Amino acid sequence: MIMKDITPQQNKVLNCIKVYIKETGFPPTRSDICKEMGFRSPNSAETHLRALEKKGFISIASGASRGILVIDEEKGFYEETAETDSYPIIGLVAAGSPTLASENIEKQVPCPPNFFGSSFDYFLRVKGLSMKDAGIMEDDLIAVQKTHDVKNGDIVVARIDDEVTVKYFTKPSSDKVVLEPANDDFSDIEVDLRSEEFFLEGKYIGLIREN
Amino acid sequence: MIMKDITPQQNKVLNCIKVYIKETGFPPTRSDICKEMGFRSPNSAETHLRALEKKGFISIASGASRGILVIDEEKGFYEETAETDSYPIIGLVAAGSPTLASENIEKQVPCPPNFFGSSFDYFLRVKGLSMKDAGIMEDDLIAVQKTHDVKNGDIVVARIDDEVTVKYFTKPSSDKVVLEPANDDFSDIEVDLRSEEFFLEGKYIGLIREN
DNA sequence: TATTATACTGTATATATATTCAGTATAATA
DNA sequence: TATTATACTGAATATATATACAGTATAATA
Repeated sequence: MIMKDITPQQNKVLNCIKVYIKETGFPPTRSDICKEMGFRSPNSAETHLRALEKKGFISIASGASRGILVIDEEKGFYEETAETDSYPIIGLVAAGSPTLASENIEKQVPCPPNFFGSSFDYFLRVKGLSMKDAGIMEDDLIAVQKTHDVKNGDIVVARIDDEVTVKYFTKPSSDKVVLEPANDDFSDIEVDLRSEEFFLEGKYIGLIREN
Repeated sequence: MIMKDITPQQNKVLNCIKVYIKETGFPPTRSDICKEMGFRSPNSAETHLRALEKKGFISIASGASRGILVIDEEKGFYEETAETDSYPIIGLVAAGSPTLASENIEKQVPCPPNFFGSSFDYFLRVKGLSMKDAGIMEDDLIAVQKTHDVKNGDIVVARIDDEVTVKYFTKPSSDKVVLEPANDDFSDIEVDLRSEEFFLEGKYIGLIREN
């Protein structure tokens, strides 16, 4: 469903309507919106409602009081039944592939599948500070999507021989891959695909820090 | 919760209200109920509503049109066992308190309540790089617990006058608070509690980066 | 340059709506 | 037997509410 661009102010009004419904169980009047938003004229609410209706975010029942229906977005704001899946946390051991074998699984954590926008397959617990300047710290959990579809500049999880690392990915030529850390204390890793074993475990999708 | 016995006719009315809300998105008027049920007097609906309210099946907002809230019997149980709750994302505006008022809510995201070990109340979208060396980057979402119980060294969300910041917290003496950034480009903020307004919005619990 | 979209204030009003009052009737309590 | 709960009709009314109309102002667009 393609919705026209919402303005920041219209978004505030839309959110205010959603919150009102969540709190009271029924939609607000124009006057209620004015109170919430600080407007002094009911027509301010009215014009915003008409704009939101025109853009497809709500529908308005003519003549009816509180006749505002919020059109379901993909996320489902007031839909409390967001489904969660269980994702494994895999320890990033210095040597060895981050496999999904049970002996490598630290624990399972519940998480909505589209939590980071893109889908992902597992969490990897980061060791070391080689990606410090990218805001990836020791013991962070990075959400990893198992894929080989990566672009230059993506942060990837890669395995060279038996060593697994998280780095920026660049492929300057067909037989060469460069893995760049985000920390001046570390050096670039250049991989000659003709002589070294290189395996792309996946792509960095998002990050969680449990404090 | 024990609810008094509902009569068959009251159950019909209750069901008709539920169907109306499901179909239109907002509760019915007395007149709407009459149409649905075949009553000829709005008072028929009114007395049924009052009976349903008395028995705890609905609540009625006085004076408000369509002010019927259907009480969900299973809600208590459901909330206890629910795997996800919905948490608001609040934009960290340069000036102003990060309140939970609807106009400041960017959107709601589903997340398991104990996702970060401790409970939390909202997500704050980080602006600026003052906590860069702590791995907190621009546009990160930090989970914030509304509390005043913080220790030296905790990362806190604080408000000085109308400015909201995320910093390391230290309280060297009873009338002084020092807020330390995690970035050499920024300076410590020293707050004299005797002359400046200082408010502790909450404590940093965890972090999410949506990439 | 004219036009449109956004973002408001302020006033006015027809009507949508909650709510009270006055009845009628039946069945179940106390 | 008197009382209360249920289940309605019918009329009346204060007010809650949608909605139109008249303005002001700014920014973007054609």
